Amino acid sequence: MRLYNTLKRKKEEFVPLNGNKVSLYACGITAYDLCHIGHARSSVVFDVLVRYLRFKGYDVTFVRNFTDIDDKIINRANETGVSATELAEKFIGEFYVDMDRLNILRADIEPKCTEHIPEMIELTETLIGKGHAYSTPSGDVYFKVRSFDDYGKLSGRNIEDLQSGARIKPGEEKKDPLDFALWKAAKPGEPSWESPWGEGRPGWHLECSAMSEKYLPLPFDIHGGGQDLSFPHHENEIAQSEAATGKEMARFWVHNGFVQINSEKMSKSLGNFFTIRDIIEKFMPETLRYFLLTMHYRSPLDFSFDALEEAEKGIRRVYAALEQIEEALQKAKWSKAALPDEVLAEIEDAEKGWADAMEDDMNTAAAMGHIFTLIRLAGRIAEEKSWRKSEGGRDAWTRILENVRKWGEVLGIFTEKPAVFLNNLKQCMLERNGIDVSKVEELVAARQDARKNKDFARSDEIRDELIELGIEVKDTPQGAVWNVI
RNA sequence: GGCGACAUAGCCAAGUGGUAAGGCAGAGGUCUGCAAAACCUCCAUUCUCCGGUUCAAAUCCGGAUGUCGCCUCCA
Repeated sequence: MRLYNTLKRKKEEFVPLNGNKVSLYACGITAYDLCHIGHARSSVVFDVLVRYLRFKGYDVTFVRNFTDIDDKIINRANETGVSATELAEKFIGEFYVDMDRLNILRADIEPKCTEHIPEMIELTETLIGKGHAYSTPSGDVYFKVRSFDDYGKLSGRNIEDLQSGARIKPGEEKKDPLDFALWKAAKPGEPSWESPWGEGRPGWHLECSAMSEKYLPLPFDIHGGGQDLSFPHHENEIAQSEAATGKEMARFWVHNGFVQINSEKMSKSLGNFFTIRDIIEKFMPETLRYFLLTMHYRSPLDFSFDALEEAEKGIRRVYAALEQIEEALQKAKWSKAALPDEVLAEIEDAEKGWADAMEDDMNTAAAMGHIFTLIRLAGRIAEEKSWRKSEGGRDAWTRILENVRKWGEVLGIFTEKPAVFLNNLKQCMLERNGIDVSKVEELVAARQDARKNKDFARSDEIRDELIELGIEVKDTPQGAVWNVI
């Protein structure tokens, strides 16, 4: 497959370094608060990448860390009167709750920063030994950016450009404004660990270098994360790992685009962010996942509840079609007839289109289009009397169903039983719109009575009332069926 | 100030040299007591603008405008 490599600024053919094995590291969360939609996007993107690589037959080792010690955690812990450890554990727990609901697979290895302090100290010592880092009188250790010639290769910056923006904050003992902390001396009351430089804790960038190196031999195949991590976080990781080992850190750097609100980055300072909880309170988690996959992973994605409602209609249509196909396939007798070649050719085109889209930098948006092609085709077979009764129709439906299931497995959507999903969706929409079910059922029953008596004026009147409530009724051979609009 | 990304129909969105996927909304039709759902048909001679390269450009190059991001913690 072709993957966009930030390091090279272009798509490159992805071939793992070691045969069938793929090693992938993605930066995880800093556990100090609930996850927001941005975390959801990043998690979904790398979850689909892992699923797709496995689908292709690769043996993937996926490592995703937890940052469980950090300024933000300490601050939040102090505010709320719990220990940093307790706080981090709480939000790691909440992270799993959200990820499970979004159908995100667990990573193979999920290292925590606080469990890898010795490795971090060792890495820091190596860097000092090689002249890439230095300690200060107060017990901080800084990485000497100018000692690493490749600094800036990921983010496309050069030392001179960076220098203009860099400042030494009061109290810092950096020798150069560009230098960044590997180890921070403990301030009073902070959690800390013993080190050759006194009590302290690791800097954020150091964690990922130490943990990735421990679990994945360098260079590993793919390093992922949000776009905003590319500088300085990933740049610093590269500097640390490559300066210490002399090896390349990762061959492919993959970055997902941001979630935006009204075309602006979602952030706490702008007060425009939504947590995953905010969303799944009102929408199915799978709707959110579907929505996130309707756009290419590198594009900025504008979130709104209107857009989510639109996505909800799309996913409902797919599940409704799956349900109909499953029902249609219950039939026992099929006539011996084949479908026209062009219908089969359309299925083949969709299959090929799906594969091409995923191969091309994991283009889930394009891939989704081919799912809809199959959905439409399934409906067409149902419309044509001679097709829907034939073995050709049966086989085409089966093939469509299998494809959607298989592709859905990779995307992490469309894997529920259609009836279950549709029913849950209905409940979710009823609740969100505050619809009184007993009132609806009363009206539907009254309408049925009116229809039985051929009082169509009354029946249509009731239907208008239902529409007013946000309910549509359809009359089927099995009776009236209602749904939320 | 430095670096970078993006600009495609009413909306969302694929598409990196060969003549504009898909979704949502909308219009007409089949079906229906009428509807709904489903399906069929239609819905961008054109891709922000101006130049250039080419037999050929939404796609490449230059410029303009606009939007956003990174340069401080951030998925």
